[in-house]
Parts: sequence; C-alpha cells; structure tokens
Amino acid sequence: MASMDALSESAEMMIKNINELAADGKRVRTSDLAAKTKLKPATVTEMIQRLGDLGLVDYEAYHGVHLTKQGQHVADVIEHRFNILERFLTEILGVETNEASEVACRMEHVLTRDVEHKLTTFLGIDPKKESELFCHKININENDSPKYLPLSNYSKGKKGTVKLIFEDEHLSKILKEQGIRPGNKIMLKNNDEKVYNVETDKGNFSIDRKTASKIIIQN
Amino acid sequence: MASMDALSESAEMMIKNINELAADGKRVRTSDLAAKTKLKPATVTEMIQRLGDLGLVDYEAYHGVHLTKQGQHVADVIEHRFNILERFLTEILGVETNEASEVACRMEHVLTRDVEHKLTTFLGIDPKKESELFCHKININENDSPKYLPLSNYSKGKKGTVKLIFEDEHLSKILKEQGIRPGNKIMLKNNDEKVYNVETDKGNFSIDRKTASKIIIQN
DNA sequence: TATAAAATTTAGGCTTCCCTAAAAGAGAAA
DNA sequence: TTTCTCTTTTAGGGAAGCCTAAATTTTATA
Repeated sequence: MASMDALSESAEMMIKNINELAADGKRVRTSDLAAKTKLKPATVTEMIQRLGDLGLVDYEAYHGVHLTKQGQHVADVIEHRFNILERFLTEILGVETNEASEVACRMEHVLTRDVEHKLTTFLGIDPKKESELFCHKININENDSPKYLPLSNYSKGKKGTVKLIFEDEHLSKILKEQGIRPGNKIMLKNNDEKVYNVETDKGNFSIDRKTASKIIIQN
Repeated sequence: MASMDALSESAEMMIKNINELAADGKRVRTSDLAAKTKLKPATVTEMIQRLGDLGLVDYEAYHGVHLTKQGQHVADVIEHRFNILERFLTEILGVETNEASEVACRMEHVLTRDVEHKLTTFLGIDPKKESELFCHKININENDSPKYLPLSNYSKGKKGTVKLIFEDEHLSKILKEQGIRPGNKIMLKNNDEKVYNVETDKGNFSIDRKTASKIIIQN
C-alpha cells in the first residue's frame, strides 16, 4: 500500500497485461508477462515487486501475481480508456486499426476522468453506465441506430441529446451555461426562420439559425 | 547530432519551452527555462546538454541555447499538435480550458503524423497548408462560418466536404473505399426518400438514408 | 578594474526502468 | 527421494531525469 501519485506508463502497462493474462482467474506467471511485454523476466519481477509494494497486485515470490481490488480497478479504467480512444480513432477519425491501437495504448495513460467522460458521451455511450465499467466493448450498431441532425434541422417538439458543437471555446462556454453541451438532453420548443427556442435543464433559450446549424443533436 | 529515436516527453517539453522563450530571437537562459519548467537550473543544464548532443539546440556553456533548424522543426510539430489537441478538447468535447491544456500537453508527445493529419482534417483545417506549419493559431470564426449537415439533409446538386462519420469501423472502411471519408469533397447528385446518389473522387455511389444521416457534411 | 552578487555548471546521489549473468527455488522424472 | 531442468529471483550495471551542494563563470557595481 502506498501513495496516490499517478502511476507511470510502464506500471500501468504491466497492470494491463496482468489483467489480460488473468482471464482464467489463475495467477499470472512472470515468464508469460515477460513474453507479452517483451521485457526480460528479471525486469518483470522488479516491476511486479514494486506494484506489490503499492498494493496493486498480490505477489508471491515464485508463484506469480494477481491483481488486488485496487489493481483491478486501475486495469478496468485503463481498459475502458483504451477502448474509447481506439473507437474514437478508428470510427471518428478513420485511423487504421493497428495505428489506432498503438496510439490509444499510449494515450490511455494520459486521459483524465473528465476527458474520458466527455469522450464517452461524444461516442454516444451513457457515462452513468460507463462508471460501472461494465460496458467495455459496446456495439455502436444497435437495432435502431441513432440519427444525427443539426439543431437547425430539428423538428418542433422533438427531444434529443446534444452530440457535438462545432464552435469555438467562447461560444461553447456560453451554450454550456445554458445547458447546451455534449451529453445534455434538450428539446426544440419552437422555431421560425431566424430564431430557435430550446428547452434545456437550465431553462428556455433562444438561438440564432447560424449557431443552431453547428449544434448536432442525436435522436 | 544523433539517432532517430523518438524523443522523450521531457526532451520534447524542453524544446517546446525553449521555443516559447525564444520569441524575441535571443538565446534562452538556463534560469528562465528553470522558472518556466519548474525544474532546477542544474537539471535544465543537463537536459540542454543532452539536446545539444542530439543536434537539436545550439548550446554554449554560460550563454544559453537556441534551437537549431532541426530543433525548430520539432518545436513546430509539437506546437501544432498541442494546438489541434487543445482545440479538439475544448471545441468538440467541451473540456475546460485549463484541463484541456494540461491533457493536450501530455498527448502532444504521443500523436503520430497520421493521427495528427486526420485530427486536423476533422477540425476543418486543410492538412496541405498544415504541413507548411504556418497555421498554428487558426480562427475558427471566419467571416462566413461553415455549416454542418448530415448528408441525409443535403440538397441536390450541392457540394461539400465530409466532416465526420458517425459509424463503426467496418462501415467507415467501406465508405472510405468509395471516397467518402473525412476531408474529402463530395457532391449529392440525386436523392429520393430511400437512396442518395453521391459523386466522389472515386466515382458515383448510392447510400441508404440511414447511413446518410450519419455522414456530416460541411459546406 | 577589482570584487561581490547572481547565474551557471559540475559533482555526486537517488529512483525508475531496462539489461545480463549468476544464484536459488520449484517441479518432474528416474 | 534425489537429481536434473526450467523458472524465477537476486546482484550488479547503465541511461534518463530529477535533486542538493559545491565549484565556477559572468555581470554588475563600487
């Protein structure tokens, strides 16, 4: 057991690999970790001893390791971050699978909780469920997949979730104060050619058409 | 002068800070770097000596450093990566400025060229110009700011640039093969309730309405 | 221009993460 | 159960990054 300092990338990678090799519930052996991480066995021993001191793994000399509750939590967080980053890179940016995996594997150690949540929302996953960490591999292609429209094309009376705002920081901030931000539900109450009346959890607001065209809503 | 190994995060941060302090063209002093990086002067000396050996800075004992052409290139790349990451985090995800800066500052060292290019395209910047590195701080609010629409809401005969595809990897790949991918220009030739005919640089293709609703086009 | 103050570098120490080589333990076969 | 093989750990070493304390150089001032 020890400090709350952020773990190093190396330490997090070791935890991740222990988790991946422990699928069957058995203790993970040094040599298997060495093979998977492409490190020497001696290096693995050193690392898992350090993780043991931190209370993240249960290490018994000559008898492998398994994650503690604490270590399992770290592994779950990292896995989830990896998954959403990989999905973002492949599905949204169109990066190739191999490169996306590699980059996601570096970025996963650098995300904050907030960025993780916002990215999750952006990908259309409910961050409440996400916090339970049960949704590691979600299918984006559900039965009735969602549709995306700019607010300017929305129909009167329709409810939806803000998906994306194509705007600069300043305007985004103003919109956010009005409850219009990625993940929030809103309803288009009324609109004419120039003005859009929107109901959010913060009240009712009016938006001009140009701005409305930059707010993408998901059914 | 030395190897082509990837630079460490610390080394890249030092180069970035040298660049930021060298705005006036003068050589950058150790103590200023120490203040900016919150490292001790001795540590800065050590680092800039290493960078000197790598040919990234011109270091003269007791007389500060400045970036070599090579070092300047590294600084430019990092600066650009930081800028697009920060923009993505604030403008697209809605992350707060401070946190976005911090996260971008960690992620900038991990991006590949390809991810950088794709993210640049995604943000609506021309990656051809981007490669010239002259566009570090671009204003998103130009005179006539662009509008965004799903392809399903586009009008016949209209041309636009693919901005974003809300889809899984598999479909994205298929669309990509047809010239529909972020950054590419397309034209909606014809459409009825069910089928959308699109002209891309790869030819003419038909897309169903559901799919079309997931392709966001920028005017 | 001498000299004191300030900036910078060197020297030496510590931790992490990586290695190789040697020692020690575990497990299986005779 | 003893021994042989395979796995694992320990021992010792190196580079990167960070530090403090002690030189050393520069610079500003008297």
